[in-house]
Amino acid sequence: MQLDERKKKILQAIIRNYLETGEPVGSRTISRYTDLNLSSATIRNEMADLEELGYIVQPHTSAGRIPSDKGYRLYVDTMLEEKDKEIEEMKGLLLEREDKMGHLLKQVVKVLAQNTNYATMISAPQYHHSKLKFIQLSRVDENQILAVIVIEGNVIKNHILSVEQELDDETMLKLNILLNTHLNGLSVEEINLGMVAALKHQAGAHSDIVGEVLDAVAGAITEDEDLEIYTSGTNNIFKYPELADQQKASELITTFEEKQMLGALVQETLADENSNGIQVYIGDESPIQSMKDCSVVTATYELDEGMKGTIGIIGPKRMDYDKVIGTLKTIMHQLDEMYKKK
Amino acid sequence: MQLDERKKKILQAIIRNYLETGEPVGSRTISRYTDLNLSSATIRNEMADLEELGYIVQPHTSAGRIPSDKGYRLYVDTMLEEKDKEIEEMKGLLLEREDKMGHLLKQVVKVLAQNTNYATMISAPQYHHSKLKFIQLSRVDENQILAVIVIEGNVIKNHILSVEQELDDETMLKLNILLNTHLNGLSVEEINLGMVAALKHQAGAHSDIVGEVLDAVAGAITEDEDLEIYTSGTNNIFKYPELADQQKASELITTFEEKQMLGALVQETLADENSNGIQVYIGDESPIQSMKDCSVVTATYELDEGMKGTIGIIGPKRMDYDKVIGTLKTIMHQLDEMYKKK
DNA sequence: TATTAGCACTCAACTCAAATGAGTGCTAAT
DNA sequence: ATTAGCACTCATTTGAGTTGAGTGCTAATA
Repeated sequence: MQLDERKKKILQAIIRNYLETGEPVGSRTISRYTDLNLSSATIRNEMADLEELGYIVQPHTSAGRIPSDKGYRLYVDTMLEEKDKEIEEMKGLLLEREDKMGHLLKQVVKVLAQNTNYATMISAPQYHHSKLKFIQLSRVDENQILAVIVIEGNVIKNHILSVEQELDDETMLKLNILLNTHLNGLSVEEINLGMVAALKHQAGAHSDIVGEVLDAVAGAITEDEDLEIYTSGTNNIFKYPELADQQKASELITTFEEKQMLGALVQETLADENSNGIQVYIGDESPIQSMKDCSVVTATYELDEGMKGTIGIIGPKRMDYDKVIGTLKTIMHQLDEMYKKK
Repeated sequence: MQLDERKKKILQAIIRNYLETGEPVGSRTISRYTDLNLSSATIRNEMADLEELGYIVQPHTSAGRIPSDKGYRLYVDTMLEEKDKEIEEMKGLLLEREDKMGHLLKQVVKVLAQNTNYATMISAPQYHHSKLKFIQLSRVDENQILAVIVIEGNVIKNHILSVEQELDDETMLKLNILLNTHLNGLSVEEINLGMVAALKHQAGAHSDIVGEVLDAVAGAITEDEDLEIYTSGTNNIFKYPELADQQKASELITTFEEKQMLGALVQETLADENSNGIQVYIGDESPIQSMKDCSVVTATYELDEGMKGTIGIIGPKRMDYDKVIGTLKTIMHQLDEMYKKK
């Protein structure tokens, strides 16, 4: 059996209607709803076909039909085709990641949640293969030294180390020069054991300090373990009865609270190279188990220097895909603007 | 009417039982449950008295009794009296607040949630009247300067500023000396307009840089607007039917997500000076509206140098107060240990 | 051959009344 | 002062009956 034009139209009508109401939709409704001028009986026949083809299902005999995952998938795919796909690129910014980035992302994710009425998440951009840009040791007081480590992309890490006896200015200067001349521009892979040994040797009596600083550098560069993820609008799930029962709500909220769990989504999104920015996971397609009754729309944003992050919107399967994707694009555009301003 | 010893015992038995089951408790149950050897009829009489006194209420005729807020209050107060009140003091630590503190607090709040089965929160310690300890300007590349600002208590702030043309080493050194000699040890109140003008004047051509750095300093010191709060175990509320209905759950979860809302709790807790560490808010006593059906137990922890933060546990009124307070103390002790180790 | 009207059938959801049982208040006996 | 006993209350459970939206099938129609 083929999916002819009329079947497609009926399917679309079913999905549209279900998106609005959240209730199974019957043949009579569709008979009115569309401009096809067909009787409910005819619609019933077509619906039987659509069910056989797997695009819609009946929750129980004598109930209307609701879209299956396959049905949603078809709907989303055709919709995406119609839309223009270019996503505004986000570029160039100087930004102290640690401090301000966090605030900005929190704001973005909140606005997104308010606009869409779904739960939202955003991951801070991750830096890969970053190189050391600059190290600065300073004396904070008698027995504490502050090491400031700046990595490409202006990621800044601070590390305080304690020392036995006070170091004089000259020693500090020497250590600074030693570290910067040898290390600047190197990635963590390039800082090997031999180099560490050589540096320590040159540092003489202060090899322990050099050692500790190098550890901090390694930590700072490879530190993508703590993938920062911000969420908002978790409570929106209560707006959709099909997600609001205790079992599901509890699971979802746990997922949103244990933000690491969302990491899987970020990985999955970033991994999928050939999609141009926006991806849609319907039901079981989602990499996260607790979202098997949801739809998830993700977008990848990219800042300067290959820093990529992920935005995600999690809602019921009968999500307003159209609006969500539009909003995502707008948000990305605005993000871009905001950065440029700074 | 007086609250004699027997009435107290019966009240305590009612509360204990209700804490366990979450169901209204009847006279027959108490008649068995206690070692008073009284018939259910007698208990009924006593219960009638207790109700008149306002310690217990009946959800409806022909149901058992449940404790009123007043009843809980009595229970908690007497329990607190019995317990030893000293809280382990938490002291001395060197810690880069920004980086590691966050991780630690996240861990603490999580452990607490797992141990108690309630929702938990912790606020990062706030710094008041902090003084500037140290400023360091460094050149990151041609037209960017990194300002590192260290405040008492080793709070470190980074700020990147852009400059038109490159500054030579000598200028950098001069600026560093200028800033440090004039500003170190000052609190934000002491950095007044006259001083700013004088510094700018001395900086000559680079007054704009000095201006920006001073802004950053002011921002860093007074920055308690972004009171950091971490939460965990939100989903635990689903374990208590009396909190798990959609309306209440949604409100509570919103509160936990919009962490600023929890700020009221922190303020309230810190404000109450004369309680020695642990406070209990029952029902409407809570400063947060959405928690009117909950009990909230808070504790103040204090680190070196007057840095105070708040830990909070939010659960149903029939919270296991005993255990919660014990756990809170243990956690504080462990926090202490962890700091000492570093 | 495609569409439609009509009808019997299904089944979740609602309604309503009866049954259940945990719990109370009161009274009279101990 | 305590208790046994009993009538009474009322939330909750149960089950039968009703409703109504929706289906599948068949025969008539265009």
